[in-house]
Amino acid sequence: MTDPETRAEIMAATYGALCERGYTELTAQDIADRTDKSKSLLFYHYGSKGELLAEFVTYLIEAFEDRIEANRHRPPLERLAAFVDWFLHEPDGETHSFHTALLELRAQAPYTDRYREPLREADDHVRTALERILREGVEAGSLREHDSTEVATLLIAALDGARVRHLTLDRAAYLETVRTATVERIISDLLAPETEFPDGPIADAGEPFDPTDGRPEAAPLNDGSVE
Amino acid sequence: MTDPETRAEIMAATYGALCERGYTELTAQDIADRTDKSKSLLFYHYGSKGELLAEFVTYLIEAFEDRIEANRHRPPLERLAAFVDWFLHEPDGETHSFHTALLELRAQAPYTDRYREPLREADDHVRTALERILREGVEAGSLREHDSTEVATLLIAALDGARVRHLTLDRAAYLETVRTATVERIISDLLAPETEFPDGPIADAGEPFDPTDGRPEAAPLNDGSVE
Amino acid sequence: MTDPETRAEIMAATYGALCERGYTELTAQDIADRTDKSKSLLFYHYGSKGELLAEFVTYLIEAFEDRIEANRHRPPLERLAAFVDWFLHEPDGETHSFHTALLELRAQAPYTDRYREPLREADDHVRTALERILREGVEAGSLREHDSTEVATLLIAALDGARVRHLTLDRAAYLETVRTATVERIISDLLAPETEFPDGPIADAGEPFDPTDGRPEAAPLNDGSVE
Amino acid sequence: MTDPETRAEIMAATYGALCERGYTELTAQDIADRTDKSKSLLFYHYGSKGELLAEFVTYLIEAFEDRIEANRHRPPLERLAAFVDWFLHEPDGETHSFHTALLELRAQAPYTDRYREPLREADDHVRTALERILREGVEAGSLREHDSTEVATLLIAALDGARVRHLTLDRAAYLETVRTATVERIISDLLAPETEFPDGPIADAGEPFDPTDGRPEAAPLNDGSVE
DNA sequence: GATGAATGAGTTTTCATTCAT
DNA sequence: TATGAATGAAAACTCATTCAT
Repeated sequence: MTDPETRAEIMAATYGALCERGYTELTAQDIADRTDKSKSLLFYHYGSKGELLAEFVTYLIEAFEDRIEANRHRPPLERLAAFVDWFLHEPDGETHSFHTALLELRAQAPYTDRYREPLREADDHVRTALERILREGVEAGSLREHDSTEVATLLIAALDGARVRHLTLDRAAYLETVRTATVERIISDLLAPETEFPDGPIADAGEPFDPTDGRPEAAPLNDGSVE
Repeated sequence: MTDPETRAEIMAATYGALCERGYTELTAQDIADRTDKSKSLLFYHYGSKGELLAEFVTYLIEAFEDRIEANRHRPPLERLAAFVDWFLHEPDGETHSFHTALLELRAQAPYTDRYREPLREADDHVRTALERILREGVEAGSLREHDSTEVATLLIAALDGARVRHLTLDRAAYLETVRTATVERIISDLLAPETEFPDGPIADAGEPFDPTDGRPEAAPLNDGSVE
Repeated sequence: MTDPETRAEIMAATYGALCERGYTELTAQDIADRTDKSKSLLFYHYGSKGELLAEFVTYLIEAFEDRIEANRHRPPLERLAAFVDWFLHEPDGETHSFHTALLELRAQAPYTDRYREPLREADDHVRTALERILREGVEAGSLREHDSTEVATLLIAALDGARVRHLTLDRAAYLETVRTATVERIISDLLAPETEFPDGPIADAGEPFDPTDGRPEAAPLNDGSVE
Repeated sequence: MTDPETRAEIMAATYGALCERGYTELTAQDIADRTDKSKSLLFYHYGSKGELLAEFVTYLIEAFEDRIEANRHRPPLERLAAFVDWFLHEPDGETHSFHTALLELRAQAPYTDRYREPLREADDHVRTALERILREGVEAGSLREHDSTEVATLLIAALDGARVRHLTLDRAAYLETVRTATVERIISDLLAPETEFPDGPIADAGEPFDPTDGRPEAAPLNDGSVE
């Protein structure tokens, strides 16, 4: 219903405001201030602050889903490495702030399905994407047979858990230690004989909001994934 | 500074209020209402709402640490199983509400060290406790040699991640799937030959607040653990 | 200035909105929603919400005046009975809602002559009409000589007062008791010897807005009357 | 629950604000401004603006009921004359404003029982008081036997109707004409032979809020009465 | 230590009205 | 004539915090 230009502007402003103010401190004014529009307009378009934020989560996911196709062509193991990296790469300042705010928002999901619903969709997406990576790894012969659903679930839990603990405790060790442990204790068991897991960051994560198009690029939503 | 009786009463009220209102919606009045004291008294004792909640986190940890000794005598593998169970057992209503609120509070930790500090302490405690379980498992011959720090970190991330996703997405599958996957893909690799990992809930989790003493008992702090 | 079709549509929408929302809660949007036009158009045509409502009152009176002629042919006593009945008949749901809203609007009249003016006109009309009924009753020999202005004023005050108290207090007794009292204590004194006052509802009140022409039919304006 | 001093202050401020701003334009700030307290305090004591106003209506009635006893000793016919006068005396500026605002408030009664309830109580009171006057008139021999309930209801409707039309249409004629008509057409029929109805204003109406005690004195509540 | 009263500084939301198209 | 977008100006209500007693 809303002009896409305006919508993008509001969404970008919301992103910026979340980064700078956090979710809890966020006011409608904060968002409007990052716009050349008035506060009233937010209510005109979204009806309430909560609705606006729900829209924001949905928007994030759209962006994320738009992007998810991008890596399709790369070999499964590389995509798996990128996936791990996506979650465990120490984020730059803005991204860090954003994930911090997003965690606050996620923590509200138990109270509103407005938030929970899109987050569940994102969860489905991420898990499905990871499962596909794993299955394609098996098909490609780089991974042994295994229960890809179970592994995907475990990986996501471990990676997200590491991120959450890093964010909340400011313990970067969770990132590095879980990276090593994940590779050596979970993934290595899955590798086909003679196969090596590519190390180091490969993925070009990209800022969630690219100035060029004012759109978030595959922010893993604290929920993560790539393909 | 505060009379322990009063403190306990306020802490218990805070626990109750958090369960019923959540962290974000929590007001000083909500806490006072669950007390036979006045709202002003909270400020008299704690200076500010934030300080009170910081105290609450600290209190939780004390209670938690008091309890952590309790399992010392049991064999390492049993304690490990209890540890896993602690995290992955589907919580009853009140506990679920409490963890939900606690996640909101944890999500504020990036913004205040008032919260972050005690949470880091809890993290240290839990990780140390888990490492000790693992090392004692090695000493006892039930676990192979391994890097207990790395394993402890991975386990905590995976278990906490499962919990966070369960809470935020209302996806109980994370609990069950991560339990299986953890045991089969992480712990089983550590078991000494011929050794079996005890299954099923063993721990007597106990309600966080025991009516008898009005004190939280070893709430794993969405963070936590037991030994 | 405004196309009569459009005007009628807006007036009908205003009527509907007043019934459903009441005067105080009424917004321009409420009116527009009952139209296939936009909210802006209301301002284009009427300049302001107040102006629109003033127009509405005027419109009501037009409709009311159009109708007032209709009963001319009937004998005076019958018209007098219809007059009383008009005021004191327990209104159906919609009519009740409308009168309720109209009372709110009337209560604003002290503050704006925009409302007061047309209401005074309606008052003149109604009083004049009632006086004529009374005088024609005298001429026809069914009523004794009397001061028709005084009687008309008293009757209108009593009937309107009963309505106002019924509406505001939800006391239907005012309607019935005042009907009886009016007939027995005011009107009976006026009757020529041997003359009986017709009882029971005679008037075909009709819905204020007739679907056929989308126009209010002789709503007595909480003020009003018929002849 | 609220200190009577403070309550009286707030009630008096509400009265003043209603007079100056009217009901519809009334804001919480308007009331606070007439107080040496803050706006927040209003909410502290009454929870909401609507609750405060409901309290105000109740307060009015208390004051009114306190006063109603005052005239008990005077002879019935005098009390009846005072009653009529109370309603039909052209009010001074402040009283006029107050009744105007009160009419707006009464017009809200159909929507909330918060208002309707106390207004009904006032209605009961007034009607009962008037009935008693009438019955005592019969007992005293100054009035003939009659149905006092019916007469009381008719009188109240007529007097209130006159007032409402005077207020809304600014037609003072309603006051004078209805006074004459009431006396000559309703009351005179009730008088015992040889009895005269006292004419002219007798009652010392008094300002609703007496500066001496900051309390409304027997404001007839647009609803009226005296005894 | 304890409290009821009091308040300042927001915050969300509403809505009549305007205006560019 | 018609409208979607946009906004300024309120207004109710909330709540942490203070303070006199």
